[in-house]
Amino acid sequence: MVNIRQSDIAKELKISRVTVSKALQGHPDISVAMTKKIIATAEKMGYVPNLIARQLNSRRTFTIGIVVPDLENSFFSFIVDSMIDFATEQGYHVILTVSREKEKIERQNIENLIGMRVDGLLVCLSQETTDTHIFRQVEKMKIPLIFFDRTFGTGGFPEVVFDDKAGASEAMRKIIAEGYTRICHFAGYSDTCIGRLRAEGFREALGEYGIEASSGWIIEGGFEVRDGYESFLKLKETGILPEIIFAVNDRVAMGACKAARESGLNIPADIGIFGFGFAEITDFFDPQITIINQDPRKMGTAAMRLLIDSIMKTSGKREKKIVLGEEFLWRNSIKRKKN
Amino acid sequence: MVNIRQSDIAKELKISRVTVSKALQGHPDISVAMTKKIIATAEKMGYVPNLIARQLNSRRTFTIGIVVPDLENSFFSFIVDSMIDFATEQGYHVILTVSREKEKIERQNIENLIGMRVDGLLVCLSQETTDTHIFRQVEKMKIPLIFFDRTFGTGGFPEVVFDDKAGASEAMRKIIAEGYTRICHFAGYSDTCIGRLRAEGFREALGEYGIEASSGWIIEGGFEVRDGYESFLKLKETGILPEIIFAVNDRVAMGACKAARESGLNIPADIGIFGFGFAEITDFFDPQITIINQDPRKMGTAAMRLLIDSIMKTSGKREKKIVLGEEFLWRNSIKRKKN
DNA sequence: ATGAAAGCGCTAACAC
DNA sequence: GTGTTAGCGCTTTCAT
Repeated sequence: MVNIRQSDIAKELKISRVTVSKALQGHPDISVAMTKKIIATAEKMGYVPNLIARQLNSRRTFTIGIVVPDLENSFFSFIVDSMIDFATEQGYHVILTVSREKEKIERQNIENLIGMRVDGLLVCLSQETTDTHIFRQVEKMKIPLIFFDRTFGTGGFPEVVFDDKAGASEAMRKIIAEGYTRICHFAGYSDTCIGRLRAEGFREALGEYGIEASSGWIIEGGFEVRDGYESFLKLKETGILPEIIFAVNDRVAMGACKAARESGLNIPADIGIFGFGFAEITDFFDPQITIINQDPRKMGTAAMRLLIDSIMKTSGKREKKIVLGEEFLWRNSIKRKKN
Repeated sequence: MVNIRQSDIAKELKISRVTVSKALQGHPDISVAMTKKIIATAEKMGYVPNLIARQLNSRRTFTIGIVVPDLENSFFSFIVDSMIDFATEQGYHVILTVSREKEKIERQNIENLIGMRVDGLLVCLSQETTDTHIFRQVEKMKIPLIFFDRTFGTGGFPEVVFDDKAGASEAMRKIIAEGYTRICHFAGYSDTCIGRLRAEGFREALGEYGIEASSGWIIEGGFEVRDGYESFLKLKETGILPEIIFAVNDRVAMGACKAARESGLNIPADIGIFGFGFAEITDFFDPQITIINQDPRKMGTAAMRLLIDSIMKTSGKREKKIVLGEEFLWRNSIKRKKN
């Protein structure tokens, strides 16, 4: 036989299927002897409980649905890894979907996930997403949902995010305290939360110290290696180089490093570079880049924990926001003046 | 109401639930007008089909279970990404589990997955795994399973792997043809398939050209950055440096680069380095490392395709092995002598 | 064209 | 202690 059911065990033992069900759950109704016997034959017959059937009438699947924009980005794969870690530990399965940064695929994924009756949803919005319709549907179905990293920014759902602005301004203060004043920012696009907030932190810190940011020293670009490379070329054209480049993320920082070196500059002797990032990815790179460390595992675990919490207590208050702090890591890409 | 069922729609329209079910499937039994009406009210009431219920009596879940050792390794996250890509395209969900290289967790994951009645299984074995018991259970339950990257090496299940030995020997031939003869190998552990096969390829190519491999020039170590670093230090102690280091993988190559540089050597002028790896991860590194490129997406897609194929045709022959070729990519870490 | 009945594998409520 | 009954939401015969 291929798929053994409880009723097969019952037939084998000439008892009722309910007895089998109870014994398998360790229900006190059933005598120890009987329970042992049932478990033994279940084992022997290669019985594997059908979770689908169990889910159907318990209305609980112990399954979490995750939506990420892209798993090739190691920031996300680290997040997912830590989410699965925590979920597994708590007895939940994870159905993982990828939106490829497309709103339409994202919506489709969420529809599938609620069709699968996941107990909860963890989503990092695609860059395109503006329509909140599907999320109101989720709300109506009372499926707990947590946004992480990227959110609508309008509240309404619990979320777990990093403190971009504070991270940027804090880091800037440290850099300035070190004695640097000529600092330039390779910003992301200002129509993204991340790009905007990080640039704000940059400006705020400069303002506090009364440092004038030359207008040419905020260079908008994308978030990829090539964008950092190109931004550096633009910067060079202005003729005046800063002491420090603050990159919007690690990939941009690496691109900037590459271009700087190709221009004959030594890092950190001639120019220093730092940016948002996370430790593991920049470990391989030479020089190791000074970063405002956003630990993806911290985010993944926090989000999964928050979700499972709100699955447990049905009446938990819906709106909660967790803001994760980051840690500034001095590394080789910036020369310490004092110490 | 929170969870709309077909019977709710039926009640609303004062018709039978069966009519609703059929209409929702576009069954020809139901008139076009009725069908339209039903679909409209379903939409209006926020009906989302319960896939769990559907799965229960169709005995099909359209779900694939994946087991990987570690998602922080970007080789695996790229594989998973491509698997999800292909699965989604074909209308399958993916439940992702991580074994953390532990046999026990791996077994637990597989048990859960078959409990969820996945339609098929894709597994990359943990380093520890030796017990085949759970896999025989899978076989007995007639759940299609494909091993990828790491296998028992004993056949019995279909598998998708890279051609390690041929990749190594091919690459060595190219290096030798370039005029290099003093080549050393930073091998992985010889009790792993990967370590053994790559070293075999190394020796084979040297043998073909009648080059004697100094016994000290195969240095066994692990598969991580620090292992490459340490192997280089050991190599240096021998007093004689080779022209080329062939690293068992990209991480080891990076570690070797680091150590070489710290010893005052220039790459590629003083010493060349290459190894197995994949393009994206080594892109960031400076110098870009010459690699025997094992494209993880190729592996992920091939494995998922093979699995879905064998899910479709119930009686497909069980044993199939796909061996993926790799491509040799000349990059900055080796000086071309000829050209 | 529409509906009634049965069942997917399991569990909870209630008898015996 | 053990068994009977009913039902989770859906689909699939088979009647009407």
